Amino acid sequence: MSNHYIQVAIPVPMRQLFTYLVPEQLQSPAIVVGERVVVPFGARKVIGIVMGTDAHSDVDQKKLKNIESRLNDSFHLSQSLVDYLQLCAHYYHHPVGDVFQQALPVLLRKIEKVTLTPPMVWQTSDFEDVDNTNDTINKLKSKAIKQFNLYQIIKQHSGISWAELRTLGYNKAQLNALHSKALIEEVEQTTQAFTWQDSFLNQQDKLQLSTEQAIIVTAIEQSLNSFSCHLVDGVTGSGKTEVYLQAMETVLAQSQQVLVIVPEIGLTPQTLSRFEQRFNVPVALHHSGLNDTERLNTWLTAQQGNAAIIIGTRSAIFSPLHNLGLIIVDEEHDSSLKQQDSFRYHGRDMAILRARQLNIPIVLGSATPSFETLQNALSGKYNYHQLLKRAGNSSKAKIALIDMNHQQVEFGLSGTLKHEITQTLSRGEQVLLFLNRRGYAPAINCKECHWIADCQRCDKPYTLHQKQQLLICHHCGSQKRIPPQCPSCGSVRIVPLGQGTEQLENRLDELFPDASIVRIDRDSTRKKGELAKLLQEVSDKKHQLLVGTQMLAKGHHFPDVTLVAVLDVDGALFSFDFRASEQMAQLLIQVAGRAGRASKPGKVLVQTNFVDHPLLQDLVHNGYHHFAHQALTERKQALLPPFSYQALIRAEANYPSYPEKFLRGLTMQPLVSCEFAGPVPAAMEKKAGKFRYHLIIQAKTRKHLHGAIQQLLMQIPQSEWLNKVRWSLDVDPIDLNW
DNA sequence: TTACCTTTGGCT
DNA sequence: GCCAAAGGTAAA
Repeated sequence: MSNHYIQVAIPVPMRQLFTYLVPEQLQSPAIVVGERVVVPFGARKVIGIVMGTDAHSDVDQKKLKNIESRLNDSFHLSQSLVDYLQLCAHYYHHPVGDVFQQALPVLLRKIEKVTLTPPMVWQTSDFEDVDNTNDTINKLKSKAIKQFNLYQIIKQHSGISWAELRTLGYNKAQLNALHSKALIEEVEQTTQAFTWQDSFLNQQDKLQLSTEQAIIVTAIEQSLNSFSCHLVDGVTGSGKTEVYLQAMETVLAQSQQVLVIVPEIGLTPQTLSRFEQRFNVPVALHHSGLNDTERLNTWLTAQQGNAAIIIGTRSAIFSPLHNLGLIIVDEEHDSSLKQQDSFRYHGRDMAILRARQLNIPIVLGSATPSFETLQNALSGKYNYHQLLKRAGNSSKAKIALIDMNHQQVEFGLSGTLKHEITQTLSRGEQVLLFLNRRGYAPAINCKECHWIADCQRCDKPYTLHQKQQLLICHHCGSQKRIPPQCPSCGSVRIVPLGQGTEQLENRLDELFPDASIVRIDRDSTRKKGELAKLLQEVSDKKHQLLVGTQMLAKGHHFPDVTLVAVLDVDGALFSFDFRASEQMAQLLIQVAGRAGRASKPGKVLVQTNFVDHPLLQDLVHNGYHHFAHQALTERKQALLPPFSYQALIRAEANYPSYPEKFLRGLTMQPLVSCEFAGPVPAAMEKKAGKFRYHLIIQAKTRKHLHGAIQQLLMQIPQSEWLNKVRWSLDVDPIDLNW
């Protein structure tokens, strides 16, 4: 007679659970936490997750409804995963049903029963005619090297998925070719949890560790099977990956799983192949390039324990895991680890929470640690490991400033820079130019009356896209034709104002007619596979001059680029957002890491109108860590994060007074041990036709912050402005401009 | 968030 | 008096 009631998480943005009755015919076998059930909710049916099976309920009996059915498949969540997701929801004060919704693969959020097609993997065929087969393979080696390489990879692994092969850069045609030659075959992936065998390790691939590296690996090994957090702080080329690999080896050898979280751009063929080469174990991938079925397969193989290594972007942290032994978060400072809409979680922080829950170690890696992480490392909360030496004696790229005030400037390029470009090109080396502004020009204006074409919905200038002959608002995406004459004075003298990457590409063509120029930004890489194609052309040295936005700063390494220039950093120097300088510093160091190799050290030039700016001076002369220490001292004095804890409530509406009044209403009751800042208009007060306001809650301890948020969330439903505004809560906000 | 119910306001 | 749009609110 037990289990009449269950408490269910429903995929709606409400901070509560709903109680349902379990009819007698559905009571056996006993319902457990983590099951998926179909329930009537209002006028529709939804999937809920069973969160509790308390035999008691305070809800009015008349309100209670029966559950519709139980989805008795193999996809229920473990108690451990349910607990963890509840912790996540609690940390961010986010509706629990929505957290579950985001954590589940799309196919499991749908009511339709999942048709379970078993995950398939490729392996080499068992040959009867060995001589003939060897002959075929040898032919491939000279005639179709890609197919040959693909064959070798499949041969090295005991079962590899198409998703992995695709991520490694192979295509279906190459795979089909091998298949039609009967060299490979597709088989069902085993559902057995993986167990380690010594043959899984490729010994030849293993590198000799430096003393520095060996100490870190030992420290991680000694902390296995208990919670601890390790920061591995080392520049590009200092051997972080080898540290990860050797720490992973120990964990895998215990037949435990490893979860690797990487930034969005980080899951490149090079990254994956590094792991694949070292370990012949089943790998599950989790990134935006997978379809729904592939994501479900990843989920399933991670849950069953068949996948030994799970590599993925931030949401991979919510994977069900059979027997996790280690988490690695690479590039922990990277902003793509923070989700910037709906459930605004930070992949790194949730990784730490999970490691803590599972009592396992976690490794954070970065050349430019976030100030939060660095502070935790310096205070001794984390184990702090620095890799100071660069492997293979390569020297660090030198950063130098170019004073734009005392220079002839042509198309945004200083004389000094022009000279350096010419020099570099004449040595047959490549040049990378950063300009963080895509499009042809950030505005157009009338020569006569100085009218500027503004987006009506955002009150910001339209960006000119010359090639498309369009004005595009980069804030809301609205598009408009270029007016033939000024709507204000009728003049036809309408001209571009300022410079974007599209224009820079054209100008460089005039200035360096002998060099081939390639532009890499969101516009030039819109087509699928275009980015990979352009990057390949760069590494084949088809182009000498690379022009790009931020997207070039991450993930990709260009060994033949020996000159990197940042055309305009000044925007970051005077931002009101206290994190802007941190991000600028990280970007500059990351950029510097893109260039050169052991034999050809790189040079980084930064153009600025403010050479004497203390932040720039400090960064250039003393490096990131000195800069970070200084900045941390300042933040401590100003009681800014990480020396205080913040939450941000955003509100938007069609009229400016609504969000302001809504937020002001929340500040009427004082908070315990917390302070309000605001409400203030957002950095961009008007965006896409909405007026936006911010309210910051700041506290000295996380506990106080949590208490304050709880108090505010109780008040919000009573607000008379509630249904006039849309609001959202961001705990530990990073980007105050959004 | 969604879906339903009520109120409002334009218009024949 | 009718209908569509806008506003309000319950959801177990």
